[in-house]
Amino acid sequence: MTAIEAHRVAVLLLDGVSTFDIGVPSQIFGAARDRRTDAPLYDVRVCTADGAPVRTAAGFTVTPDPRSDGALATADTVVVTGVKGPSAYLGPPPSPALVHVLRDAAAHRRLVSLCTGAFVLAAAGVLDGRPATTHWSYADEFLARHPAVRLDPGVLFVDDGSVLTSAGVGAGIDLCLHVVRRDHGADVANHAARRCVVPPWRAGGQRQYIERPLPGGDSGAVASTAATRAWAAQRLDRPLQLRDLAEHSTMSVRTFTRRFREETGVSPARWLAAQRLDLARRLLERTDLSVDAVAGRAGFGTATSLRQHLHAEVGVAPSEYRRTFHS
DNA sequence: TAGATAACCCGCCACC
DNA sequence: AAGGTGGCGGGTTATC
Repeated sequence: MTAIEAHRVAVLLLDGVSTFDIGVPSQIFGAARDRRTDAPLYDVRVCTADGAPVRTAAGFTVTPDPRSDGALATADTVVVTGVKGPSAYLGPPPSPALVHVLRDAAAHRRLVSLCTGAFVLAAAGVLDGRPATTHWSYADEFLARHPAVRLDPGVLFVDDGSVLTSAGVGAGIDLCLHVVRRDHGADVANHAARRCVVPPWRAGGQRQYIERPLPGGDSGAVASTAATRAWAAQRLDRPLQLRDLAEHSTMSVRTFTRRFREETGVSPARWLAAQRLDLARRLLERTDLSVDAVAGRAGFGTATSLRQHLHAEVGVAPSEYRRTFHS
């Protein structure tokens, strides 16, 4: 076995590309290094569909990497960046050649989209029947145009195996870190995050959820589990069962579970675990409480349980987490 | 580390 | 007729 071959990443820029998205894959994948040798683990090439320069959303022009010839067709991972403005999702559909490349990547390699890049994937038909996400403010339009896609606008990113999509801007960082983590483990991903001065803790987990950011006004219904969430957040140190939460909201367990999921995008237990982990992290960062005490305050039954959750999320033990982030 | 036990999750469906 | 509700079953996941 000779030198480790770097995983090849082709970043596709389309006309009107969001300037933020241009840098994200290069930064994150570029920061992923072998822990022993510091050798780069990814070989990132910035491409355009036809090799010609493209104009960015900000108006300046970007020339693709001269080494990018053929990279789209051969890269292990193809990243489709977001496009600002209507060109990608209202303009002409992707060329047959591009459709072929995207389908091939989805089927035999790996296909990643950032932000509105999901529109391009959908137009190429690779998202039909798959779970996916995109920038939340385009969710309605996306669903109207691509009803066969199982769009979930309430998540930061969706990992569907060989096809991965992310929500707006910052979520692209999370997705790239997630990919690094999947390929090389939490340790490498954490170091890449640190190198980029990005919080590594959003890099963990299989799927990342956020409070559903859909604009208000839909049917005027107030989130009916919000009060219970606020109530629960004040008593994380105590045991809280689904039954208790449902009781507080004066709903049956079944209805509460259903509404909670609709409103937050996560199940109650997952939400609760995330809240507890947040609290535990703050306590590790800001206090000198023992790990046992932190576990107790955050409502984890045992320190072992806290260790498991923290490890799943960030990839490190409580003591190491504290060593890194205690101020 | 492993396994018993408990809790959760969600499709299904009858019932307002 | 249509839509919300909530009990149930049992596969999945968490806990100790």
